[in-house]
Amino acid sequence: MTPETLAEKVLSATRDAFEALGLDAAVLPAQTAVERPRDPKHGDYASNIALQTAKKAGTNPRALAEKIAGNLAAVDGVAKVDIAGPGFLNITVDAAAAGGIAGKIVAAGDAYGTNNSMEGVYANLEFVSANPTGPIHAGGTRWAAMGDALARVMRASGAKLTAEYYVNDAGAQIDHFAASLLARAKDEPTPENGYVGAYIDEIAADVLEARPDALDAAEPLEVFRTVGLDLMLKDIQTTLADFGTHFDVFFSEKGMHDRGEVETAVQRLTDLGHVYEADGATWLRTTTFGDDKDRVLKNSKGGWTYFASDCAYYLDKRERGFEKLVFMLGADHHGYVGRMQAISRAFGDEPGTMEILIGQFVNLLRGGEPIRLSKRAGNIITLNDVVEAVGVDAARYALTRYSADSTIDLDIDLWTRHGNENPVYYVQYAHSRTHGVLRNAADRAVDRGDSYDAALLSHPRESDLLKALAEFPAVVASAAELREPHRVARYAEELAAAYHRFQHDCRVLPFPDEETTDVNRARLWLVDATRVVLANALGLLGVSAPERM
RNA sequence: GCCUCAGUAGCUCAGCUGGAUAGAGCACCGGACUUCUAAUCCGAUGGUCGCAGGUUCGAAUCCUGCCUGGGGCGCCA
Repeated sequence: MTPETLAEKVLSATRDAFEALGLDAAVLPAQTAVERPRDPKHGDYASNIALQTAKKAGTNPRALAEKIAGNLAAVDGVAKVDIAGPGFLNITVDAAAAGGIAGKIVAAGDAYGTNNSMEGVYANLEFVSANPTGPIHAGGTRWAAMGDALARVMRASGAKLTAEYYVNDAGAQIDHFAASLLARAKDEPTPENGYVGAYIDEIAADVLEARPDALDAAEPLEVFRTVGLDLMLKDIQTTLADFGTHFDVFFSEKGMHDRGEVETAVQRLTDLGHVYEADGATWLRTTTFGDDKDRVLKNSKGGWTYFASDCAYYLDKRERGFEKLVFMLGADHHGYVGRMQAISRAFGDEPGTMEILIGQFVNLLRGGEPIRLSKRAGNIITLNDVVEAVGVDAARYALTRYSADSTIDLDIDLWTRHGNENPVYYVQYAHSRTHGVLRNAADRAVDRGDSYDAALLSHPRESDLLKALAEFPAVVASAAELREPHRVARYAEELAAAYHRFQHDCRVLPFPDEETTDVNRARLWLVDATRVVLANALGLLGVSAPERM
């Protein structure tokens, strides 16, 4: 009995009650959910469906609840249904029905938690997309962790998803970057708007190593641009890979320009009647689609703007077949949402085709004080700095356990601690404890058998743990649908707590002088199921699940 | 000025697609190691959910206004 199947039973019991009472079934929702009440007196699961529908149907919630409760009590696996308060249905599931989930989880293994809530959605998720003119900074690190987790969660929910990084390898920033490298190589001062930092020195030296003739080439700047960009991008890609963040596509802006896609996109928009000339420039009438002001596509000097590239890139993605375009951007880009959405609408797409997630900043602290610790990039904190400070697992976990809407104060002291107060250790430790028990069982040749008596898992700690385990697929689905991967982390912490409590109160293996009982065997299944779910949850966050700590 | 995020326990934050006495970790206080790693567990203390209205049987959650703090409002990329 999973929460999902119970919810279906609740809905059909309600439908039957409506029929019996002669009420209009049209007011019933297509789906409903049961929740886990905090107070154990309220049963294993609770439903508020009578409260939600009684008024619309023109009846009394308690009377309706009575009728539903009667139908529900007859359902196999439901032990008891109480009516409480204004019309809550408090449902108690019998232990055998609840305990069955452990075996299903063990059988499903890695696949447990996958669901079909986003089945058939063909999506593109763009994140990080930091300019290849320097290392990824702290903000980009947050998107690297969170975007990757979101990609995993959406895929687990059935979405066909491409993780994409837009490489801004065209335009003035790259010119400045190339000029900075060239100046460094010639030991000249950094040009105006140029880049500084140890990484510039390193890349300039690396370019000279790769192309000893660079300074004598016909166009030295071009050599430094091409080779330097390549080195910088490789560095970024290596950093991301080491961080466990996977991209399916690194999309080159320059390539898009070279293929003439900007012209094509602007022509398309012109044909659609949204483009006009004014003040010597070419504009897109984004105000038609809710933007504050119209935006320039081609400036009066005849150059394409970054915005024109955005239009072309949008069209490129759509023509590659993506139906859902999701962007993760930093709070410093929230002013772009209006014009970006306008692009989508100008091309004639439905609202919701483009989805822009705005995430807040991250501050790195040590002992409550802001820190700056980059050795490479001037005064900027980089992804590598974060990883050096706390490690990949702690960094990824710390950056995925908070809502994107919250600014993060990431305190290095906290995230390097080994204990209860460090959530990633707490969760990983719970996982490693499951391995510990299973290892001991194997060492002592305690066999759990091919099946177990689910009704034996009736201790309150076992019931709580089973309920937590059963919730996982719904958590993954909601994390995907709401684009909130932090829900998985919070869930993992709850599950870890339920497991620690279980292991504290319930002896799994027999003591050395005792025979193995059916309770021991059933508990081994429960431990294994917990192992699976903790590993899967950590996996969705891109955090390792150690077997020993 | 406009847009946007946040404001919940001493601290860091969940909860926000309306539901039952508002949760967790840390800190503080008091307990549990002949343990399956105590890297854990149990208990106690602690909150006018920024403020004021409104909608509702019911609001931390939805609406309006205000206050405080972060970010943003280029023919830059």
